[in-house]
Amino acid sequence: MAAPPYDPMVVEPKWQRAWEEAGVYRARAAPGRPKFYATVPYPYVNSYQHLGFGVAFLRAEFLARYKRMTGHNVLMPQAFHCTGLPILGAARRVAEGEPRQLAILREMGVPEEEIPKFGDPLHWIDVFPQATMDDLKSLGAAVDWSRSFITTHLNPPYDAFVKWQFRRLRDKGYVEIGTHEVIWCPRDGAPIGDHDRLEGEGVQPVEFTLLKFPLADAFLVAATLRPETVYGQTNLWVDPDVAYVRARVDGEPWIVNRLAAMKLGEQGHRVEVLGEVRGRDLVGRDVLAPGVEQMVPILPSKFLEQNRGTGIVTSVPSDAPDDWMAVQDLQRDAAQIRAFGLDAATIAGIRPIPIIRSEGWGPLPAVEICERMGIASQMDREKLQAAKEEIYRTGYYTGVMTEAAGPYVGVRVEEAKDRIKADLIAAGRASTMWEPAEEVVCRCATPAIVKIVDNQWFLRYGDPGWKDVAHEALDRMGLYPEAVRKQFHYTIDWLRDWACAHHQGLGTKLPWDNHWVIESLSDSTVYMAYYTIAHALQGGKLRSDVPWAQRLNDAFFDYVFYGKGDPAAIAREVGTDAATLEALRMEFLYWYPLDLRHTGKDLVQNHMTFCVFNHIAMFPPEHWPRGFGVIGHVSLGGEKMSKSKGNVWFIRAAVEEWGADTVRLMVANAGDGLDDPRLDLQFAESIRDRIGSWFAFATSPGETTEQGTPLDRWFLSLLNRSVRGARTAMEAMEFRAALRAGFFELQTAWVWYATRVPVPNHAVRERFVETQTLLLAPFAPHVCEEIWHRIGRSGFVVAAPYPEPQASEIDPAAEAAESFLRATLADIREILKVTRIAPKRVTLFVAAAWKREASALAASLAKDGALTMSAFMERAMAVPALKAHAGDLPPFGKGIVEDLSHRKAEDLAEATTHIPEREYLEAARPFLESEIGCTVRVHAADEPGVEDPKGKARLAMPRRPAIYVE
RNA sequence: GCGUGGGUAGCCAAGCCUGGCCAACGGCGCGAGGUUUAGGACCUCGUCCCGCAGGGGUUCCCAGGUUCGAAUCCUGGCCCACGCACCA
Repeated sequence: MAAPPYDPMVVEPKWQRAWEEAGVYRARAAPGRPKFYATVPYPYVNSYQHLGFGVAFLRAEFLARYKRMTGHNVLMPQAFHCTGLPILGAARRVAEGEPRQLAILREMGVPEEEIPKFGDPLHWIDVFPQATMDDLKSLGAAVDWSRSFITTHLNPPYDAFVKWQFRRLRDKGYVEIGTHEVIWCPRDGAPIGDHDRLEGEGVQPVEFTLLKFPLADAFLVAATLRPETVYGQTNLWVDPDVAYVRARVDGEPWIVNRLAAMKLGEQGHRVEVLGEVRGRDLVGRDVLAPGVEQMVPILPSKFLEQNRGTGIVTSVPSDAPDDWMAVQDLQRDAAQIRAFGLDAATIAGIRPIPIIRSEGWGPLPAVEICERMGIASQMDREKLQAAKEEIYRTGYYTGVMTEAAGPYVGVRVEEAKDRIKADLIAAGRASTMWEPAEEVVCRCATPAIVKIVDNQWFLRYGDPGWKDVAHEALDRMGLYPEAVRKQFHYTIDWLRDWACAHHQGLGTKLPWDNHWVIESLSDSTVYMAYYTIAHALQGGKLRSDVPWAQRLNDAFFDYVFYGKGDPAAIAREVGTDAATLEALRMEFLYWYPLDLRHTGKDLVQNHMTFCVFNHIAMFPPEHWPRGFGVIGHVSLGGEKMSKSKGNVWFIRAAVEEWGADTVRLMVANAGDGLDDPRLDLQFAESIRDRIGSWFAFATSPGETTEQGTPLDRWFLSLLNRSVRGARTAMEAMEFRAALRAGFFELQTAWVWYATRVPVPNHAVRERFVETQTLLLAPFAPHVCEEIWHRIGRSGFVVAAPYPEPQASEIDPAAEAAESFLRATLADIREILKVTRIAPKRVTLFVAAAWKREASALAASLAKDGALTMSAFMERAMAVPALKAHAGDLPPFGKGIVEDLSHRKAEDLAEATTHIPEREYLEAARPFLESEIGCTVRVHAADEPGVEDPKGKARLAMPRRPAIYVE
């Protein structure tokens, strides 16, 4: 009677079709009915989606499915994010035939002949949103696809929505124009996005401090990233062979190199180049060094980077290995000293000045590390670079300024750096200049510089008033897990103004300035509101072709989201009818606010927090989000899943290999909270098999009886505990716990029941199958649906009511009795193990009546909180049946008082539940005998005439029968 | 450095908020037995140390402390992971 094995590859698509045809997940407003609205941030669609997104998605979906089963009208939509730079860059790289980009496509399984098409960014947008949709469907996603869409101008109604959003934000003063530093190509005259760089992907601008050294008629200007080291300056370096320029910068005469003069001009300074001055002519003169306030000599060096800074560098041999080496090289080079006419005694007298004390370092870290690494001269560029980094890292975090730093003595480097810089600037002794943090080269092969643009638009997240409300909004939200709350509050405080528009990239143009495109973290903050009306605007297409939805204006959104204006007039303007508008308004009011938004923890510090900020800016408090859920980084086989690590697992590959239900269960089991969820392939294997056997069990009749069994109440009690545990865990989004309570524990209970009972009761088995199927349905909807129909239930299991725990069926007495039996069995086994006796017969002695009576007395005293040894003895001696055992009473009482006096009330009730020990053991005799493999006898310890050669019977305690093994 | 989370038996991982039913749930791995088998899967028992009677000993990163009692509370220390942005 072998049932056909369960085949997910056949069953899963079948139900996916059935659900879609029946529109089970299609959600429309139903005023009066409780609703639940869950979303996951739309994924960026430059690839097939991997399980990182899958995990974030499924966790939200598990809860959404659970809510559907607990009577909610559930909305879970899913859109696709196309805004930004990566698709453009990738398409361009394909068009140019870049091997790495082509390899990425091949690895995704794109056929060779399809690859050229990906040279067009629009092709990516044709392929990946659709593919993601297919992948999610194959996972069994419970999504209302009628509300799906893509972002950017390619989808006009969404484009109009974002424009509306930005106009409103600007009206309310949340958008502001300011200056901003960008990586810039001087030849193209344009910013260089990541995808336009030959070198330097991800590199950001950094700010140098420019130190001004007064020299007769001008300032020599040196650039440094370490302004706190000004107190250790011993000299200045120039390259004797470089022609520097004299320039008027903001009215001051400066000497810098030619490139620096150009850069300063791009950074908001007025620069006029007046003439040249050779480095050689500067060497040997003395200048006043800011900070140390001493005259220091200008000395020659051949290793000054002329593409960075000003080509002039100050020398701090105590903390800069380069400088220490250069000083020593010069000190050893008498010819050089003569050639430049330098004063030998001055050169020889240069000594590093200790200025920073840091952990694990002596007073002169540069000297120390050069010795340790065996660096011999300034020619040793590679080692010097490593040395510099090592010193800087520890110095920055742990360093403290010494007495040499005058007013800054005792200040931590991290803080001194900014203070010294600011003070020098305030005193007119310094200025600033931006450079890319590392070398950046434009596609046109030109090295990049930093330009300060003065018309950058910002969202004012740095605004204290806005932050205050954001904190407030957050405090009203439910967070899963609660532990992320601090992280969110911290992020709100830490956030500064955000450059919300770019020169390039796909997206929506800034409505009041179409040179700018709204960047991708800014066009995605309140679109959950758009979902509520998207079904009408999109017409079922990712790129809307609904005629009237191509012409949406602000009045339309003002009405739908704010209820402002006259629907009839607006409808006329837009080209639809008032009823449609009113219906959309109703959808919005019904679904909003959002109940849950769920994502990986990496979005906490940007997207999720932006979402809060923008909601409070755009909507009244009743429409602010109600709940956020966060999960850690997914790892597979102990390694983080990320594209850079190369261990991505695409959803499609996972489903193909394991089937949707197994993947879903693997995700549910991967772990909750902020810990990184781990996808465990061993678990996948075992759960796949368990699904198969569960299916076989559930769909086969099995041998049952109409007769009640002694274990029925026990099993139903545990079943209800499972239900209760599963519900609690589901509500808390603790899916691993839910799976345990709702599946593993229930299964274990059944196995015990089936072992204890010769033939299971029919109704109990049916109850088990039905309950188990329902509890499992949010995780493994396909197999559950198949079972549901095979056992003759109607409707879809995915929309059936989730089981309710029946308090009346929870039976502590039945549980206590069975625990007693199991403990007894464990004791017998323990004895057999220790004694290594092959048992011929086991005799169990249940405690004598007086002991049971005494322990009941103790229990009742304990319940009143009055259990002490003396109280117990006093009361016991008043009972004739106990007084008769006056001699045995004290030692017995001592143990029992000890045990009961510290218990909590609820535990006490359980520990003192009456168990008919003798009858229970007697009834379980056949079971015990088959477990132990010999005959078992049950007696009472005070039963006369029972043979007890070892005198075991008197050891019997209530709940702890004496055991005699032969 | 700042912020957050965490360190539990061979591994993964509950418990910690609300101290005592905790030698500490569960899973994997490992060992023994059963059943079936081509392989596998499944079931039962065991898996810190000692113990020929259900017991004892020593444990929950380290060191102190509070308490009749601590994996759980407090103090200090060590270690690990993630984030530190204008980018999806």
